[in-house]
Amino acid sequence: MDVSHILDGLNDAQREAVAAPMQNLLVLAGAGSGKTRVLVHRIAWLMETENLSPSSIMAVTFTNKAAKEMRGRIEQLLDIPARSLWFGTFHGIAHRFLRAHSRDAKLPENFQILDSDDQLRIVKRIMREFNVDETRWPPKQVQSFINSKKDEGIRAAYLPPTHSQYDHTLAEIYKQYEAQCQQSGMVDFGELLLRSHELWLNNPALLAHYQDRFRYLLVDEFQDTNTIQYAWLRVLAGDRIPIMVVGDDDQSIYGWRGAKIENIQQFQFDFASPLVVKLEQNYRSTSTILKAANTLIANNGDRLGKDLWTNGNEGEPIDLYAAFNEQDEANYIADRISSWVDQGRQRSDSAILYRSNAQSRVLEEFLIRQAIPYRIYGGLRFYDRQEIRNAVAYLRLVFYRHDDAAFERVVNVPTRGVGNKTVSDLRVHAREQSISLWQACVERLQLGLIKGKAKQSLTQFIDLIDSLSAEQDQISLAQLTEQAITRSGLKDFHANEKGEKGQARLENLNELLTAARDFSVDNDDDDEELTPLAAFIAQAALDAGEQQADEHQDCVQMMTLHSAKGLEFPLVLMAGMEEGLFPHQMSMEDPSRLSEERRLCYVGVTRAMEKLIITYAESRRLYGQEKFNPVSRFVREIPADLMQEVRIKNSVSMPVSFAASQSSSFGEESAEFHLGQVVNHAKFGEGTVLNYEGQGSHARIQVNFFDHGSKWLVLSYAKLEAV
DNA sequence: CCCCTACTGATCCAC
DNA sequence: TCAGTAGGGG
Repeated sequence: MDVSHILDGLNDAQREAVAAPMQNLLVLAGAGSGKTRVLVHRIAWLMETENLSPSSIMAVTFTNKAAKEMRGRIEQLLDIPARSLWFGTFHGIAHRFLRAHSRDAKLPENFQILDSDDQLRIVKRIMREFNVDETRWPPKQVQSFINSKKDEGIRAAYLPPTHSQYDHTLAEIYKQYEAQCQQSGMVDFGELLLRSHELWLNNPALLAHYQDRFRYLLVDEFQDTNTIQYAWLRVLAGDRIPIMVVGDDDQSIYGWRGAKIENIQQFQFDFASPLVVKLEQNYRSTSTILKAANTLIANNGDRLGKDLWTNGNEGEPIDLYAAFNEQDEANYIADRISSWVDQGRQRSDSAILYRSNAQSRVLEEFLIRQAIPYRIYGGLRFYDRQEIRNAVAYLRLVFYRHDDAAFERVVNVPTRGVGNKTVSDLRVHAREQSISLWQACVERLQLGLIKGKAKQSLTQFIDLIDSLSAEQDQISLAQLTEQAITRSGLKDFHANEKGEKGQARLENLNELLTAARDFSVDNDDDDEELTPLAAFIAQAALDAGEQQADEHQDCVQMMTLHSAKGLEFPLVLMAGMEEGLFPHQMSMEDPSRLSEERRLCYVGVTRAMEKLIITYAESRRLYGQEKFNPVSRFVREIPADLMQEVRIKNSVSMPVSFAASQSSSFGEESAEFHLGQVVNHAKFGEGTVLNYEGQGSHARIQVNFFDHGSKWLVLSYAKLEAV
């Protein structure tokens, strides 16, 4: 068979990785170096030269989107359906294993996946049950304690002994939480991984079966793996399945959710004699942008080391704009996008990147003012919206009525007169009898322990679920969903909600119907047969859902730096480049967290293909307070000769005091200084003039020093020099 | 049960 | 500053 087409158009490094023998392989793939391409071609290569069947290849990603994209590209390249490839997220694949071996994993056949909202409810309930002080142990913190322990692979029983009452309480809640989840057959995200990890460890025969079955493993974004994911891969691969991991230590930005950058360094020691290939040729950015990125990231120690290069041209210098405040910054950004469009470019080819979501408000305001359409990425996942979760909870009950989390969620949504008292009675009853809330409810109704409105409502509720589940086999998934949201009253509930909110929620429910209609179970060959309903419910838990529909309009893209990872744009504007904001206040002290901030900046810079614009505000209103933060150290780490400072102050958004004083310069005798000017101070170094007040010998001047922040100085003593 | 008010707290977020 | 929420009063 002719396989040359698989190697065509690849550079030497890419080709080395794609055509490597069946062995462990670490591919260090710089930004824009064709990483996905290598993964996809590698799979094609193995299938065609090593005769690997699709079902003997497993490829693991972090997001469903990435998995979907890879699958699509494989199909395109090989021109065959790639159904039987095991492509998916860590969680999705773990879920699949657990489903297939639920008994060995000590789970009920119908075990349910808890999303983080369900999880928080359970934690709260346990804490109330045990009278834990919610101010000392905030439920959210308890939840993240549990999650981080699971991510580290530590069960409650294996927590180190402690004398601290605080830690002890955490451990107790964790223990209770584990017990209750087990009792009601519920599994959270971390548990999916932990449980399937244990499944293999406890069942060597089963593990051996899969080690025979899979001939090659591939992992994308390896720098984002956490402890349990790494352990999971190690156990699965053992010394029998060769594995290829692709990642970039310089783009590791998820340490705060458990990712261990060390994993990529550790790989070479834990997996036998891997071949290491570096992809350093960049096909995305101008050499100016790459040089900036390389110099910036060189400030981090302990890298595996990589230098991006390109055959492309130098391109334009990076623009740096020092705005007076965040309004001026937003206005400038809107201006730049306007002129980009005036040059005949697409708005959708431009992106505004920022460190924190709170920054988007002002930016939006000024984009609206200039009538520039925009689209904000990120925010709430589709399946995380209240109304969607409620609808899915009904489906969950139809599928499996003993799903306590779903039961609790919607017994009284929309409100039907089932109060707190009734529900807590149900809980006690269920607990005492070790039965589900559903059973408890049925029993109490039969025993006549529920009276009045509650009785009527609960009877109707039970009947509704019963009749829906009786119908489920005769009608389509979409019809079932439709029935569930109308007959439960959810639809009317939101229709009657006042304001735009209800409207938006109705639209989302309709969107869910569309999703149900389009949903097809792409069941793979030997997978146990999941009903469409079960598969749909699993998807709702494990998939973020598609972003909003209005993708077609030509919009400026706005997102956080984190969500920009993996994307590219001809024009990139990085806003809010100030100390305290970026690097963020909470990450400035700890060197390892600061390094992560720098990597985040590196990610931002390397998103730009043609033009990069960096802005910062000398004064910024944050949490109701005026902050004067110096320009970000990251900006100063970019070689000055790659940047040009833009110093046209447009007065549109300037506060009155600035605008009024801007025309008249001020100073001792001669008109030496003006707002925005860079000055030098013997002790504090360079800074920009922010403001001034008073006259003659009393005149004071406010300067925002690059290294010392903003200070008020008496002009006659300060001995400032213009720079 | 619902609405209003007072209070809190605040990077980044996939599964 | 402001959004989201807990708790009280109607």
